[in-house]
Amino acid sequence: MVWPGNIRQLKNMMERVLIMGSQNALIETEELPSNTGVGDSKDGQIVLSGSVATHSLREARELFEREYLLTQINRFGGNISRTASFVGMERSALHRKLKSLGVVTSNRSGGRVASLDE
Amino acid sequence: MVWPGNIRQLKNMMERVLIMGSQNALIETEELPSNTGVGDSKDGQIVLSGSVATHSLREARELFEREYLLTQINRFGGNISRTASFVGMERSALHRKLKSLGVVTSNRSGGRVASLDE
DNA sequence: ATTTGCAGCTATGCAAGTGTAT
DNA sequence: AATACACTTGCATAGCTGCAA
Repeated sequence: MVWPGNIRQLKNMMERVLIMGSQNALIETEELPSNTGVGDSKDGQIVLSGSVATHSLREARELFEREYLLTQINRFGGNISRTASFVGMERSALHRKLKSLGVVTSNRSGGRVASLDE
Repeated sequence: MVWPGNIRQLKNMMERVLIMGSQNALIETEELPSNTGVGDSKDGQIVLSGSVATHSLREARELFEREYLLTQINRFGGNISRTASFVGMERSALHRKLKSLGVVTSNRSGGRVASLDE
């Protein structure tokens, strides 16, 4: 098996599994992350699988925010201004957040897609 | 009106409605399940429907964090200390967050969560 | 659309304390 | 008494956001 994430994530994950272990005394395969834990969003619905089981609050929250914002940006055809006002934050703040979340907005004049960066 | 989900969802919903009621002193129809967008969590999976379509980032994030934390707390049998170390934050910080999110932990003696049940 | 500096608010870690149950 | 948690609070600092440019 090849670890899909970076070192920091591996470290965090291991620590959490160990904590679990202290309670279950046995670490099973199911407790290991099978994927990033990011589900797809369809029909205004967001699904985060695995994230609950293997991610810290901060990580899970970031996964959620990515999904949420990507969904909204797509909903507004890549228009950041409209997206910002809809999600209730300043354009500049949204820009900074997208940047910190690693969301790339391939928008230009008629552009309308936003995707994950990795 | 017919409840569209399962029993657990209903329970979670009611709990949240009550929590909100304690702060708003008035429970309105809009605060009812049909549009809270809170899904249930099973098999380490969280589903937030509607939240994407009708809530601001902050609101959606809070809904997510509630689900996430309730799930984790239940996973650890209501033990806040273990939950805190697992989700990667200080016990005190977790307490404050739970309070701000309106999550009630009717715990006493050994501890067993009061929100969800398996 | 995107970035940045700045001020104010929020969240969190750390430490210390209180209360309860085993 | 001793241990283990739950819960709270003061404080300093790190992070996030609005506003203006």
